[in-house]
Amino acid sequence: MASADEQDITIYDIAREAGVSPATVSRVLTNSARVSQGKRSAVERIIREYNFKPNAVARGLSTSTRILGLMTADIRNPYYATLAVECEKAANEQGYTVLLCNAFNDNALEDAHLEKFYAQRVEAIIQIGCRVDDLSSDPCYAGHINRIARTIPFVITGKMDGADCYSLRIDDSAAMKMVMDHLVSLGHREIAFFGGGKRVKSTYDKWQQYIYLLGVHGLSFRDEYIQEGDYTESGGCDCLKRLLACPRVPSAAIAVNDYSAVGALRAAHERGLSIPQDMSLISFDNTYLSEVVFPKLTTVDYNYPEYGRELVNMAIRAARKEPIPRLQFVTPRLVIRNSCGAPKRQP
Amino acid sequence: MASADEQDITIYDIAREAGVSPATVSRVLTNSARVSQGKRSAVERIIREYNFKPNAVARGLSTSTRILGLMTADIRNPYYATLAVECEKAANEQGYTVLLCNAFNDNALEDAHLEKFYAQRVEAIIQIGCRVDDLSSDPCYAGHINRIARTIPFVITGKMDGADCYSLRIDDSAAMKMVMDHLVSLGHREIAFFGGGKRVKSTYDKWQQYIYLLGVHGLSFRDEYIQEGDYTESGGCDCLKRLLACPRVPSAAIAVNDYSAVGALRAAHERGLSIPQDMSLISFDNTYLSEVVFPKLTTVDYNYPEYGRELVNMAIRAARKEPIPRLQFVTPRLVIRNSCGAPKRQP
DNA sequence: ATGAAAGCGCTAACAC
DNA sequence: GTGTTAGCGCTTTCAT
Repeated sequence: MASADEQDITIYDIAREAGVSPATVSRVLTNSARVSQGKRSAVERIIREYNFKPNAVARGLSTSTRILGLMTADIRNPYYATLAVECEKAANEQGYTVLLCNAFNDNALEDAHLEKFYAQRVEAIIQIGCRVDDLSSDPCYAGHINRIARTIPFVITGKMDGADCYSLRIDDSAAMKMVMDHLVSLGHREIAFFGGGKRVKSTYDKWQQYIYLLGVHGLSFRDEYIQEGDYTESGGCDCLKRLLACPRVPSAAIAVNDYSAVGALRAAHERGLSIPQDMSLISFDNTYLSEVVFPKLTTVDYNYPEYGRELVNMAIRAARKEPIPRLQFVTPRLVIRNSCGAPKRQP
Repeated sequence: MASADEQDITIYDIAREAGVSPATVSRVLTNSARVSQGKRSAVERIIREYNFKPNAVARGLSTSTRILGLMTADIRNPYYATLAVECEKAANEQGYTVLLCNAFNDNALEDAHLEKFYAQRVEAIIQIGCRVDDLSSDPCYAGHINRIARTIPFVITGKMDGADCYSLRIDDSAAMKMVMDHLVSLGHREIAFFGGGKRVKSTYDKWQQYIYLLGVHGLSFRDEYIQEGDYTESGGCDCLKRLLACPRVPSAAIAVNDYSAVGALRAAHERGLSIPQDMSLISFDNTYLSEVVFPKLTTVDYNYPEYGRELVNMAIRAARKEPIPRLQFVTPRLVIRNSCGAPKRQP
């Protein structure tokens, strides 16, 4: 009886069944032109009866695919996962589908994915992390991007000198200022910054601001208070250990991301140090990790839903060739939890 | 000079430039038929010169899309992220692209994604988690799957009664046996199991096996040693607290997943309990969480690379209509870290 | 071995 | 308003 959606029904079948032309079916499908009420409802009835779904591939061939390419460094990293999910939701809301790929820090793979995006005729490419986050842009890569960007708009979360793309990024200086202000207001004067590398633009910006604010608050800069890491848990663990070996151990430490902070927590635990009693710890990103550890981390949040939505908006609008600003910022905000306190009275 | 890949070059352009017919270009592209060495290299030269990439959408219309639909419950969950990443890698190796969607426990959304997969003409659908993991299959949903599965093969990690799909799942009973054997060999006789719900098939299977093994080892079953949870960190935290309130506190606890175990760790910490000195803790999944917490968790691993690869293999082979077994299992293995020890001598 | 031509399912001019 | 028709870019018979 009734609905027996056989193998691949097309608009031709629907048209015949409804006694109209394929064009009319297409019109009701896309709502692109006025169709008489009678024919419209006839078509709609048949469509429902057969549970017909238009072939997106065919539609993609004749017009646009409504697919967005999304490339992250590694979706297993909660930061990327959180943002990617928000992008997916926002895209879905606007009738777009997201094609997700991971670069895994592999340039060749990143290139291959880009080509695939192009082959699939995605309407825009959103890149979160990956090479676009490097401080010094690879000119060769910029060229590559440009070649593709001529056809497909690029929106990135980092920067890429010489590449023709849109950028929506975190205001890292503002984020660092929030963190420093918080720590200083708590009474800290020995503040360390660890876990990242200065070749990464967002880290570089934080580092610059850190140095600057040290001066503003009249705190002295100590070389050993900056410990570079690789953004991983174990990297953060090592950093804190090195910090603990300083002649004058800092009273507060700023982790470049939650991962590093979690590692620092482990180091503290191993050394019998209590956080925040013996040392304050603060970090960036506010991934779910910061709520899962003990103590819960005070950290900077980026409003992921809004961040993702705006990324997708820019992508879609760029795809439609609407004019949009080349560079925009997302404003961070501080989430205060339990990893910071007043410094211990120095002995 | 040279390569100036203008707007959308097609095989016609390549053909003209190489002095052959479009069909010949297609032949070298797909390697589908013999082409004389001379023409082949001419075509290849022009392709390289223009940096030509065939339009995957057009190819998808005329033949197959080489796209796999992958639906997970929530990619932010490290378990799904890990498995999804392995699927992506495996698919890429075989020249397939993965379209990823998240169901977020929203049935309507899950249905919408399925329709989208169908509209995009994915060649097969891999479903990890979602409704296919429920113990009692929603017959209505099974019908829905069947309607789609008539055209597109389904491979799932759970079970779906009455639905025509392939299943590759974890041998949960074997996994639980490893865990119980380990704990018993350490000397534990008061063993709890917490964090999950019995409506979820994989948890139900574990629970059954738990009860069974209690008998095998001559341990008595206690109702209060089973604490249901929701697979989250805070759920696990609550479970352990309830366990600690038992008249006879268990000497070991089995968490249904890493999240729950991490929550239990927090509860233990809050209550001043040391793991594994005061209680042993063991879990399932071996996500990166188990290495990031303190102490690192002893947990069951599923060999994700192999799991993902096999899922993709099944999907692709099913799409090609090759005969494959309806149901297969992945074999778990125990990863011993630092969260288990011998029970404390009872006072 | 190679070219001509039909077709995949849809959209969008273009007529009427 | 609505139908006819010509693509979109590729693959694949079918001839030759």
